[in-house]
Amino acid sequence: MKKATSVDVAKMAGVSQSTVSFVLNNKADVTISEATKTKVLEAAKKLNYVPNSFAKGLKTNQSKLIGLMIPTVTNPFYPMLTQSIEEYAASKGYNVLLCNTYRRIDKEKFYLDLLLEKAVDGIIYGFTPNFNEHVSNIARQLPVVIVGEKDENVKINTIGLNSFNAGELVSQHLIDLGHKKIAFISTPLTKTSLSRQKRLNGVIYTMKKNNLENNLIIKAQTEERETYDSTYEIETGYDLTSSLLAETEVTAVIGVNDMVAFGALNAIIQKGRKVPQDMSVCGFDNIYLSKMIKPGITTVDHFTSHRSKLALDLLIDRISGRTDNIYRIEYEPLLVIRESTAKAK
Amino acid sequence: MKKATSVDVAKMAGVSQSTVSFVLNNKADVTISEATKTKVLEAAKKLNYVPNSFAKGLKTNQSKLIGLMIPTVTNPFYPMLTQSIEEYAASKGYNVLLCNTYRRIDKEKFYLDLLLEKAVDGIIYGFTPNFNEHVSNIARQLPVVIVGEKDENVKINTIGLNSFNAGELVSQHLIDLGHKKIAFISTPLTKTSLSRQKRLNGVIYTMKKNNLENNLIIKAQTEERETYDSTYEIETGYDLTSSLLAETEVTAVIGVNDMVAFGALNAIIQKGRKVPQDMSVCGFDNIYLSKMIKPGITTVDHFTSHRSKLALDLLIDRISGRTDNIYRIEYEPLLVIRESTAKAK
DNA sequence: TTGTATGCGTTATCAT
DNA sequence: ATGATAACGCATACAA
Repeated sequence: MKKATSVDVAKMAGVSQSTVSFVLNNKADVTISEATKTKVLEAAKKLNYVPNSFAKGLKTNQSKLIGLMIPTVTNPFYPMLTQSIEEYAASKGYNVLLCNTYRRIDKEKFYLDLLLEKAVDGIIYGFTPNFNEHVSNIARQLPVVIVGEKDENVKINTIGLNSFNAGELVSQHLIDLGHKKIAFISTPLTKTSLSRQKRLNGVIYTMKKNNLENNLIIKAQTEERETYDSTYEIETGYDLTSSLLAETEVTAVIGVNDMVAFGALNAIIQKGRKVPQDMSVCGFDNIYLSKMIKPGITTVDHFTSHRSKLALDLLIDRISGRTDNIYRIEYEPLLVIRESTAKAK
Repeated sequence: MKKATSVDVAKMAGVSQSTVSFVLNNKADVTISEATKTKVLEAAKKLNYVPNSFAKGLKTNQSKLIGLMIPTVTNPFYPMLTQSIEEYAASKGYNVLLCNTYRRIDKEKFYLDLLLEKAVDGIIYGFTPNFNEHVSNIARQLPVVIVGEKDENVKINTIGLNSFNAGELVSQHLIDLGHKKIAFISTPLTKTSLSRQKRLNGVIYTMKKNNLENNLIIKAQTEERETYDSTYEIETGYDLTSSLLAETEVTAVIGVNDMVAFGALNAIIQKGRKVPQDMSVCGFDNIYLSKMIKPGITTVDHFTSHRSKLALDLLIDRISGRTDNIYRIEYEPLLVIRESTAKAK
């Protein structure tokens, strides 16, 4: 049983092929009698007719496909984002092509080209692009929206995440609790991750503001790992915190994200200290883990799912030509206080 | 700057459009002089030529797109699977359309139809299909491969996961450690999740074999949740274990997967008992959490990433018509012993 | 070794 | 209210 075409439907319904097209697309400017409409619809159903997307695309230049670029879906922050975008996209007839770039510029280029070949209608970035040149070029021919930290240099729609403020929130919270000696633990702070840098900048700024600039210890991994699994960030948090504890005394640890904070928490408990009694820990992102482990980790929420949907709305508006504006939207981050932070002793 | 077509390339290179096609597709049966090859390639590069996938598909009937059906990417088991498939697919020029079905049959149908519209070349299921009728129909016109529990009734390629054996492994391990009174904690055991049932069946079989059939307590959620986030399974484990502890004495708890086991672990510790000294806990799947939390959870590994790649190989073989066989491959599960299980006291 | 011509299955314009 | 017809951009059989 081969796939039926609109010609087959036309034959069965005893009408012309163009009539079939009119009926199936509900063309407003063409009027079709109810009788033929029913005939066509019935024939289409009987034949299990599915329009050929290639032929359709050739005429309309729309694929109803969007590309989603993320570092890796194994990092629990991205499934939240991925799922909200995918689900919302599906409700609008779009499918999502998932691309795990590992934050590697060569992979990023590879995927951008692959998406171009597949004629996606638009691209959503779940993080700040690393290959600015290429992305900017592509953004000129194709709608692109970024869900993440804004980079002033890139003229692309951004649904922002104010990481600097987030850094401020967390560190001020600790300072308010009486903490003076604080460590910031992070995966690599290279330029490939803007939000990590900005979180740290927010922390540094706040420490300075409170005259504690000499009491901040920064420990960061130096190299991005080549292959990802979910353990990389936890291990980073664990390892760096372990060596930190061997060297210095601090009363609070800030992980660059919840995964790193989770690793830090493990390291602290491993050394026989109690959280939050002996030491406070906090992270960023408000992933499910920060809520579900004991003690729950104080963190910052970014309204990821809201921002993701907003990004898709914006993307579709641009795809359908309803807007040309390049603008930025920024949500204010929200501090979520849990059991892992308490008064410094 | 509009997108260049092969005609544009032909003009610039001073050759015919078909020559361009021959060169760009490296047709083996056609011989082209080096000189024209270079001319064409240069023109293509200069014009930033990207073949129109619609026109190409219209001729070749291939989209280089594959659909991936999973329950939800927010459950940490699926990102592992998703990433290995996506990465491997990309290396072969395929993009993956991600579909989160939430194990709901209406969503499953919706996505299957959407994938058909998008003319995917094949579909990979990351779980046992629920809508057997529809899937079986589609499998007749389109390659479909399942990575998951085999269902004897469905004639579809399956890269198996022997959940019965996995259930045996875990329960025999506990029995070997001297545990007699054991609880099995699970999300819903409805027919929409074959692997859950089979895991339990393996456990029941083993208990019987050891004359402990009356010492097994089964506690399962009754309703699948409508909307998913990662907390559902953890909460299920936590809640069911809490009420279990209030009712009966057991020395070991088996979670239907690592997430449920994690919740169970939290509940046990919450009650002031120690794992594994007072009680043993184990799960299934070997997700990163089972390794990273303290104590590490004894679990069963299913070689997900291997099986995923195998599934894609098989799918591509079928897409390219290299094989028509419907067969099953089954990996034996592997028990991974960690700190959460110990001798019964 | 290369060019010409055709058709894939739609959408949409123009007739009728 | 409907039908005939012309693209869309490519792959490929056939000619030269």
